[in-house]
Amino acid sequence: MAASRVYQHPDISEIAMPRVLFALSEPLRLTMVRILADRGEVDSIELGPDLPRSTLTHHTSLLRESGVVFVRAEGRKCMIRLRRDDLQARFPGLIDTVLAGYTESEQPKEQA
Amino acid sequence: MAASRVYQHPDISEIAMPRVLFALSEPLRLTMVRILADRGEVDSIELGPDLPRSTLTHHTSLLRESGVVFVRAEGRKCMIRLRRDDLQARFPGLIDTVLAGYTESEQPKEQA
DNA sequence: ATGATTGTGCGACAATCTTCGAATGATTGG
DNA sequence: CCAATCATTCGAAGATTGTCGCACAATCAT
Repeated sequence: MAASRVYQHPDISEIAMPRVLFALSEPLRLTMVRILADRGEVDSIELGPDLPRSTLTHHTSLLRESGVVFVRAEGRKCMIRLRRDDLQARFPGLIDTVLAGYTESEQPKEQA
Repeated sequence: MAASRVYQHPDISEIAMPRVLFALSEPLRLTMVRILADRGEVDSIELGPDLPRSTLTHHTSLLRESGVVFVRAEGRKCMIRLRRDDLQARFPGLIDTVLAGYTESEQPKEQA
């Protein structure tokens, strides 16, 4: 019954701006963060139902290691949530500003 | 006397969040943006006096193409300034928040 | 005009990143 | 215990990125 899978998370003070920005600079990950902001804690599968599992693990790990999300094992599932309070404490306003400025429908078209 | 070098800049509406975040995710470029925020318009050389010129051009071009900076030729020099108002209009609060959260001295130490 | 100075483009190289299949490990249900 | 299910790790392939030397164009001082 013990949760075997354990995840390492950076402490608040270890969260680095360039790393967070890089994590958020990928459209796929940014979309994941948007989903997390809208739905709270979700099963990892909700972040990319159509993605190969290894790809999903890659992106969630990167988000976790950069300090953007918190991950915990629940049975076989993997529950993920945004570290909103921690990010707000470390970089006030950043996440809110990024999310406010990014909606997929609002994206500029591809330059022809 | 005509300015021969002409630089292309994205329109405000074409500035994309992932691209801006990527531009800012590089410590070197982030430092450049900080200098620009502090000093206003500067000669490009001020952004990296010790860098090879081609490297400097690479980063300033990336910042320009992502919509972060405005570049103009002045004689042989290259003057660069932050597109602060444009960025503020497109993504309110983003630049201020990023700059407020990033000072080189405040960076987390390298993981040993 | 000549020579010095500055930025840019090109090409190469190494490093990093993204994607994903296959194998492995962990957990649940029967 | 056994099989099914889910996440993770590993490895590889392709794409992107960062760095930089070199040649070239543009500009300025003399």
